[in-house]
This record gives sequence, C-alpha cells and structure tokens, in this order.
Amino acid sequence: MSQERVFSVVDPYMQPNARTMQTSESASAEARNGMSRQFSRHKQFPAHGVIFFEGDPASNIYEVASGSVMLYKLLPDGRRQVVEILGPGDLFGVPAGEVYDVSAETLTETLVHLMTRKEAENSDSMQEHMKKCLVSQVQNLHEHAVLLGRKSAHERVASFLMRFVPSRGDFTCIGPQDDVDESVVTLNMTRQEIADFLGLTIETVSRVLSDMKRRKVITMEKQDRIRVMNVCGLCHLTGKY
Amino acid sequence: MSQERVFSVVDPYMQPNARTMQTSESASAEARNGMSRQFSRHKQFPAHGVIFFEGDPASNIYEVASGSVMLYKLLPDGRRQVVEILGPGDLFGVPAGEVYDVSAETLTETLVHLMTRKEAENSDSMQEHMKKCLVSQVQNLHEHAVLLGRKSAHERVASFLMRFVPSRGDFTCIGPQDDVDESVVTLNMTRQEIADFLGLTIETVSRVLSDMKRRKVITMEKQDRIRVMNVCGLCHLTGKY
DNA sequence: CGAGCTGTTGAGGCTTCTCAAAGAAAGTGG
DNA sequence: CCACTTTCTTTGAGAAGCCTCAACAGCTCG
Repeated sequence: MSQERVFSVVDPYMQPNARTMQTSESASAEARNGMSRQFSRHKQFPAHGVIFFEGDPASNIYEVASGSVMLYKLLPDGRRQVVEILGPGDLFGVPAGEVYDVSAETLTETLVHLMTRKEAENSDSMQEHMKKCLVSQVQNLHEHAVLLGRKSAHERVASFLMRFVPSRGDFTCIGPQDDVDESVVTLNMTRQEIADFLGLTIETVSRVLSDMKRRKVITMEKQDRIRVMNVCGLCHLTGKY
Repeated sequence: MSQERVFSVVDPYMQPNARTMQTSESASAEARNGMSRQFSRHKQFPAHGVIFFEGDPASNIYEVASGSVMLYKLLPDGRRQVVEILGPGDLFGVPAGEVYDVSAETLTETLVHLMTRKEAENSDSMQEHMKKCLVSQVQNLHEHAVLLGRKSAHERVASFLMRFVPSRGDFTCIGPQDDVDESVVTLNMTRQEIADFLGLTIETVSRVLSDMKRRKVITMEKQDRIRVMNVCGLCHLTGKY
C-alpha cells in the first residue's frame, strides 16, 4: 500500500549535465503542445518518486513532459485511491485552495515542467491551456467514476487495459486492421498501483488477469507487459458496449 | 433506474410571466457570483427534468441559478452512475469535444442560466469563472473517486449525508456549537438517485439508513428529510477521520 | 545462492447484490 | 374526499462477488 517515499528530485539548475536533457526534452514537448516556453523550470524524477503530497502548500503547477504520473488520495487507515494517471502533455497541481488535494508520484522516470501559480496567472495562453486540460480531466474522472461505482472487477481490468491500446476502444475506434487483432501494452505500474486505481485488491487484479490468460484474451510477456490477443474481445469485456 | 424523461422546458422568452422570475432570479444570482450578466438566457426546469443527454451536441454552457442538478452516465445495460451533484453557482455542460459526455437532470425545480460556447469563449471573465469551477469540480471528483473506490456502504452514506450539513465535516469544521449536535438535512433525491451516486443499490442505501436509525445517529422526519442526531458521530463514520 | 520483493493461487468469510414480498407515500379519477 | 393505482421504500432470505488471510512461486539483486 504505502511506498517508500524517496525524495530524489534532480534540479536541472543544480546538476551539471541535466541542462542538456532539459533542452532536448523541452523541444519535443513544445512540438506536442506549444506550452513549454511558458514553463520556467524543469525537474527530473526517478520511477516511483514523490512530486508532492496531499496537503503540501500548492506552490507550483506541473506539466508532464515525458514519463507518467499518478495522483492519489489516502484515507487515514491507509486505504489508497489512485484518482488519475497522467501522461505527456497533462497538467497537474492546479489547486482550488492553498494546498494540493492529492499526492503526486511518478510511475516511470519522468520529466516535468513547472511554473509558479503567479506565472500561470499572468499568462493568457497558459490559462487557455489549463482550461483545456481541466475539461478533459473532468471527462476522464466522470468515466472513472462509472468504472469505480458500477463496473465489475473483470470490466475494470478490461477497461484499464484498453486505456493503453492506442486508437481503439473509444467512439473513433476503426476496428481491427489486420487479421490478427493483437496489441502489446506496457503498464509501468505494480499490481498494487493498478488495484488502487481500479478500487480492487492486488489479489483480485491478479486473479482477473489469470482468468483472462486462461481464456486466451491476453498473454503475459513480462509482469507489466501484456499482449492482448483479441482487442475487440477485450473491449467487449469493458461493459461500455 | 431509468426515470421518465419528460421534456418540460419552460423558455422564459416564450412564457408570459416567466420574465419577471428571470429578472428576480438573475439579481440574486449576481450577488452570488457576479457572472449572471454574462448569461444571455434562462430556463426553468421542473423537478426531475432533463436538461440534456450524453451524446447531445454540446451547444450551451449552463450555470445553476437556483435548485440542483445531477450529472450522470449510463452503461448500455442500464447501469447508471451519478457523477456530480450541483447547486447554485456551479457550471456544467462545458464540453471537451462536440457532444456532452454526461446527461444532466434536475433534482428539484431548477433555474439555469445558459450561454452559447461562442459567447463563453469571447468573455475573459467567463473563462476565468469557468476555470475556477472546473478546478473545484476536479477536486470534488477526486473525493468522490475515493468514496466509490475505497469506502464501505456505511462510509458512503455517512459521507453523503455530511455533504448537506453546512460548515461541518471539512477541515474548517469548528465542532458542535451547542450541547445538541443536531442538524436537519433535506436530500431532494430518491433512493435510486442516492444509490446511483454512491455506487450502491437502493436496498443497501435503505438498509444503511435503517441501521443508522437503529443506532440513533439519525431519525427520519420524512423520506428525504433526515435529522442527524449526532453530527460528530456521523462524521466519524465517513472514514475520513 | 539466499534474501527480499512482487505476484499468484487457494480457502473461507464478509459485504453487498439479487430476487421477492409487503408496507408507505404519492398521484388519479370518480 | 376517498378508493384505487402506481411508484417508492423497507425488509428478508439467499447468492454472488470480492476481500482477507495464508502459503507458495518467481524475479531481482547483492
């Protein structure tokens, strides 16, 4: 449940060779969203590194440049709910009050852009970008509420796997392109993180995956690398169609 | 599960005496958020009236002026998840794409302000207001994800009831002011709507409420009017403390 | 190679759901 | 205004799904 919380923040301004990485990453991120110019600073985090905790003073606004980040909340008895999983281009740390309402931790090695609240407030294009991100965040959270409130364990795991199959599973889905309807997904998450995202236990996640293996819907190349043998079949297990 | 979907929209511009109501409501709403001037039109809905459906073209942006609105999503087999409950001042219908991602239905008789997407985009103060609403919406959805993913039926119902106890239950809570730590809450929701919000069945909601009655945490004045006999006691059942 | 994680599998229990029936409340028409 | 219908809510019994606890397997790393 609780991870070792290793603070291993690398500040590019303090590290001799981090700056080169910063500029190269910066360029590719600009290509994605054109917002990077707005961000004054960059930080590199290792996998499973803590970016901030729920309750910390909300001083910075972050954007994922590369890698992935999860946002989660804890109940006092240790129960954890992962509320969002973010990838490149996603913003986080936009606070309603004075403190962050969630904790943020990386899943993989991650580079984030950051800026102060002040800087964000003074940039119109940043405000526009933030609004766009917030709207799609709300939409994702709506979808996730359906998953948590109304879906079975099988449907949750199926929905989770479909997240990582590119251009399949949503209304734009064009169906299988080849005879073989396969796709390999890399989760970059432990069973505990998946369980805490899906509102299940690790045992249930494990059992459902084993069951899907038995039914030949998936095979496992590594613990966190799953080959979906039948994307359409998996999609129908999500409960969405 | 599925309600009768009665479209009984009252357009103030079409109704002889709706205009007077519009202006009076408009004034009080302005006092609340100063945004009403931005909204060009108003609409009155009866209790349990449909405002729009998931998948409808997202033509308007709405603000609750008075009353309350729920946003929900349906799975094809009829399972429903109520994802948000909104009150005066809350915005909804801000779309990420071309269509609404949720359905919107009133809980009580409700007056909404509305404006087109174009109008919203051309107003800076509106953009600012939207951003504020979206940020607190995201925060509420995080909290709700914890409820749906990690809380027991008792904790969910307790959390739900605490929503309606003013100035209690959050970090600003000042504790009971009198010897009697009571509060009367009016739900304005059917058991089905509550269940669909909490990710439970009506039977479970009913059983939990009965259990709370038995334990003298609450008494019922009417089906949807509940007297909380011990606010602090109820608060400790939420799992949050 | 053994220690320490992480993940898998099994057995049993608990919570919540499903199905069913009866009771309470609200709406309808005479 | 009252009987009737319809809808909503409560309660019970049994079933199902997921969780808890426990043991084992597999991978990683010193």
